[in-house]
Amino acid sequence: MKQVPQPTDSELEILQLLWQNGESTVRQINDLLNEKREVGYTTTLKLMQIMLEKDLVERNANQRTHIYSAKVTEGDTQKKLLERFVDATFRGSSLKLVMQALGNHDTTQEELEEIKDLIKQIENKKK
Amino acid sequence: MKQVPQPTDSELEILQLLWQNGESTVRQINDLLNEKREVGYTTTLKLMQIMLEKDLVERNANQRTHIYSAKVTEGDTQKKLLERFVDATFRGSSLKLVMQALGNHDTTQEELEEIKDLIKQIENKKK
DNA sequence: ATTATCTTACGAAAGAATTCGTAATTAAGA
DNA sequence: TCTTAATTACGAATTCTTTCGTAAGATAAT
Repeated sequence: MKQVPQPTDSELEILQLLWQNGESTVRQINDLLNEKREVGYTTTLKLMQIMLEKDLVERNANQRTHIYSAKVTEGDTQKKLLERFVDATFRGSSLKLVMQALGNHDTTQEELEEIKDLIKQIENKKK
Repeated sequence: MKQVPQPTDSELEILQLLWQNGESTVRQINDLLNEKREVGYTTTLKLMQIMLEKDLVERNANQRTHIYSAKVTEGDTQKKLLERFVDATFRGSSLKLVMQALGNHDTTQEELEEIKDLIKQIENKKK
């Protein structure tokens, strides 16, 4: 069971689109990317081929036009990336990260409620 | 007022050491880095020279052995890096990030209290 | 059928980040 | 003084990521 390498920035961008839209062709992904910035078609193609080798995506190659889908889940990927980020940026302190995240942007009351609920859940599990 | 570029991974590693230990020589930083992995002295030196050009650090060059210190604060840097990370990994949702961070690792009761306090503060400000 | 368009595969260029080798200078030690 | 060790400066090699050009094959259009 070989563990999956973490995606690079460009790869993550493509994964996001696959997570949001489900299985897609290179053309579809490339079109979506081009809504934000100009990206050549073969650039996107190449990236997705690399992601295939890395096992980040899989594809159905029955048709001439291959259909790609994410092979890693959004949650797993976020979890791993978050871990690395906390280590590098907050020296491993998730607390600092959370405080910084809550402090910075304006959190809505609904969001605060969600967080309070989660905290309650965690506290209950402790007992 | 030129805005400071974000540090790369290696640069961030050095900044962390400067934030923790205060002003330091290249030798001191390099020794600390080598506690974790092997890094050549000139590699560290070069990085710190690049960071000087980027205005991430400053140095006192009165003595032959220069003394470096961080020119950017830990909080500012964390804030900016966090913003980019949330955008790329959580599509801009700080809430998802916080939930993931709280859910993943085992948060202590003290930490939960701190977070609850912060939430109360935010809620009070809203009124 | 012939031409034009689309898709894949793939190597390689371009760019960015990291690592290192070497030379020059200064300080320290014998 | 003479040699050894430490430090800086700097270019270049290396490695990783991203971008692109080209060729070949498949499909679609005329």
